[in-house]
Amino acid sequence: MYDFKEREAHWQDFWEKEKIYRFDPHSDKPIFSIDVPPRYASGKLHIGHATHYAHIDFIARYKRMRGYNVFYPLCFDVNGMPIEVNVEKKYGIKMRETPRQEFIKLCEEFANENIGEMIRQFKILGEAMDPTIYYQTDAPYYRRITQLSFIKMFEKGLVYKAKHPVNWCPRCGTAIADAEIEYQKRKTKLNYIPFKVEEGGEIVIATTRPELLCTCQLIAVHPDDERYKDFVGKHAIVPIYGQKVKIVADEKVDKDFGTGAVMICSVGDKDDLEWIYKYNLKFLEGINDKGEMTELAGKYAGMPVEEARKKIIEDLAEIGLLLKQEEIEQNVGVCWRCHTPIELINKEQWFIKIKDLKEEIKKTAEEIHWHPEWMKKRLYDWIDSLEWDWVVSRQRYFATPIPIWECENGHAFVPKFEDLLKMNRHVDPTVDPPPYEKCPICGTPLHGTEDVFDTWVDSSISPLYNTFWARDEGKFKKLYPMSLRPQSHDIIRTWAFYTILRCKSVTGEKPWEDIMIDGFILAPDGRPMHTSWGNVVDPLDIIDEYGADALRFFAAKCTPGEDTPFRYKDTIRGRKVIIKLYNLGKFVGSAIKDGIRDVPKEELHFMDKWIISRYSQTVEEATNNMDEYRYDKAVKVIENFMWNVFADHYVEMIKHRLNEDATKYTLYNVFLGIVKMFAPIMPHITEEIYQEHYRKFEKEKSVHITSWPKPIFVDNEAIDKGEKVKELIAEIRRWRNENKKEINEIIVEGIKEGIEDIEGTFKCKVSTKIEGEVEEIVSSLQPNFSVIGPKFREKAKEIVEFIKSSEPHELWEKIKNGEAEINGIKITEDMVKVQKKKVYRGKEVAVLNVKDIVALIL
RNA sequence: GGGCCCGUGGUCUAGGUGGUUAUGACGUCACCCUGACACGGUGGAGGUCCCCGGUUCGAAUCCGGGCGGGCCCA
Repeated sequence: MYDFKEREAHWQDFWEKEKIYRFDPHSDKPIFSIDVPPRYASGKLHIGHATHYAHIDFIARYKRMRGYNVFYPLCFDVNGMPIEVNVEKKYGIKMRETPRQEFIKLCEEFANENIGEMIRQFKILGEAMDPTIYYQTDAPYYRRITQLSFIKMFEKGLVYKAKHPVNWCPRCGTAIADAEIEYQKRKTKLNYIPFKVEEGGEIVIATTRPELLCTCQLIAVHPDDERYKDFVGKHAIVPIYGQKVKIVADEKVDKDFGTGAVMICSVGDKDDLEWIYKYNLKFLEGINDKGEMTELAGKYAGMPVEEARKKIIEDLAEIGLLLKQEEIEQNVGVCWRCHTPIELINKEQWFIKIKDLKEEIKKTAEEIHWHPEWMKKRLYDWIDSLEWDWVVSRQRYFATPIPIWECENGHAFVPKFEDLLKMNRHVDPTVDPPPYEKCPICGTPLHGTEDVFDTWVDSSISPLYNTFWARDEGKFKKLYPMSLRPQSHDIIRTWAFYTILRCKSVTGEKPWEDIMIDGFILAPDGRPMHTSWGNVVDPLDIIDEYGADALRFFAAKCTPGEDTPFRYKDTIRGRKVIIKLYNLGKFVGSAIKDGIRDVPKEELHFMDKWIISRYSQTVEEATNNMDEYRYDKAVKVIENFMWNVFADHYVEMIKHRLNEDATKYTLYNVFLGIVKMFAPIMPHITEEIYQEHYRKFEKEKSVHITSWPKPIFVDNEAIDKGEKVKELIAEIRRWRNENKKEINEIIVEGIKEGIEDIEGTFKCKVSTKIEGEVEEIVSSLQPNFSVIGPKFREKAKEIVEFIKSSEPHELWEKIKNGEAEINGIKITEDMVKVQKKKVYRGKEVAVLNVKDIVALIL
């Protein structure tokens, strides 16, 4: 019995010890380089990660077997807020109350502890990453490349500083990217507040954010809204604060929401922002970066937003200006990390220009092969919807420092590219001296920025890091662009987009040839996994119960790009496949234990040629699918061949001639090919079989450094006729099973090949000639739609009806004589499917029909 | 609200350039320990291919609309 727990661990140690997975920088082999997603170093592996990394591993192992020098780095993403938040939690400290360098040190320690565990998890998944081409994004060697590539863009004038509304998390005290906002459904109150109209009357607005009354600058209604026709162009007085604001008509207003009249503030959300630009309003800051109301809010100044809202509602109610409150559900943008509602705040930030580069990025994306193809559209939609440049600064500690020094007059400087290149580490402007003693322009002192980069700035240069950009021109030329970026679809707008942007901008070329986009793994119930829903599946539990190969088998069954619920049944099936392979290995192994000799095609039995041809077709199909990153289709083809063709048929029919050279030769080669094709998907069981039964004859020390199988030959005649023999044997077996009768003799008509294997399978006499009279009766005649349909089109129906309603035997006789016709249309043999019965030696015998073969069972 | 994807027996899924009886897995029932495998073999039961409309001799497949789910975005 195959003890997967013990064996998987055994082979994992073996691979590690034997250094099976290595990129050889000196090799002449073609390179296949994978821009592996650096695993984020904050938490434990979940089933989605396990599946995605399995998919990448399939490709890496496959390409190695195809003769590529595979670049498959082990790497970790180690920057940013999640780790900071974890450290705050772990030590019960606050980042801003801890000395900067001390806090960074704690983050590094925390991450490194996690990395050890994550490397162990990759190992037990059977991942084949090369630990000698390792990186982590917080290391000085990596941060230096982040900074160098930024400097390139800075020198090109793509970096600027501006006061601009940014998404701001008041709790974390930092700007966050659009990509870092999550949307949550929350219940909130819609408040109905009357505004006096200066010219007479009153207009009631509905708002969820009455605390922003202080920054209200405009009232908008829909131009077609009859209720407010007379108010447009007039002025309303803002309650409590008393400022006078104009009432305008704007098509963007939703008539049916609230009262159909909205107040425009600066800045409640992005819609407000649009209006601010459109109507040239001022950026009034009602909320500060701590999430508190500013002086503008008058008596509410200093209060946190939520508190101010509560207070102002109370006050409005007291003076009779709260007409109504209505509970509504709202999508609130929250910080992805701490789930605090984000605010738009006007802040000085560093930006990278991207709006001007839209078309160029699209053009570059066009040069990359997308798998699946339609994922490209998601990138395009994202690019088309971009309205802001990329805010790259973050007011945090644990990330790559922005290498900028500024003088009192706002002149900004970065280190010279060559100087930083020579340094062998990154610079930290909070520690390192400025690149110039004082501002070369105005002579005032230079101060290093305290801002750090958005972590996408780090991860979006992974292809530059991997290919030795700026460090080794020779290696860079060889390695860039990389062969493949594998990633999931949720980060197309971030990781894929920013990587194309950065790499194209710095090198002038696309970062990769191919991109493979993965779907999400959902819970078994088809919903996303949530701890609170109790539907989380832990991959370590799965590995413990079914083994890594079984989990990988599930991974192989996921259609690329699609979201897939986790399926226990696939791991159960995976385990069965493993056991099947193991047992087949025992069987084949015992047959070939003394070795084989090369048997020329002429000496092979007919059914040997058949299985070799079918095998060769399978190899071809599996290869094509793997080349297209369709491991799901490949594994289906391989599995079907292994189980339903090789094991169920070939192996059964050759048991009577196990000691023949032709049999041994065929078993040896076909099964070895099967094992090799399964190797990328299920590396442990295939290694087990290889080592146990093949290693003594084959030169490579591991199945994973053998070469991917090639087709041996495809003999179409052997396939056609062999399939018939196979079907016939299956049919006879079925018949015997159902009827539970002894078979004395089989008479086969219509085929002469493979007779010895039919005899061997049923241990009875098989003759190919019927002696004496056999009466043939056609028992069933069915219309052949695929012939009738296209030929007769609208007349097809009556022909079908005619065939169905005719007596089969009589009609068949007429067809054979060319006499069958309906309304002038002659019915020919190809238009019907025939089933016959035979009477032999005076009694009806069991007759099995397989295509044009008839077998009599005596 | 927008973009993309998906909706197939009890469960999950393949296919989908239109053509006989719709693929496979898991589960289930019956029979069978046939010379590696009972974690196996053979067979059975189980389907309005989400709904409505259109194109067509013919639609799971193409078109339009709707409903439901996922991801991303507003």
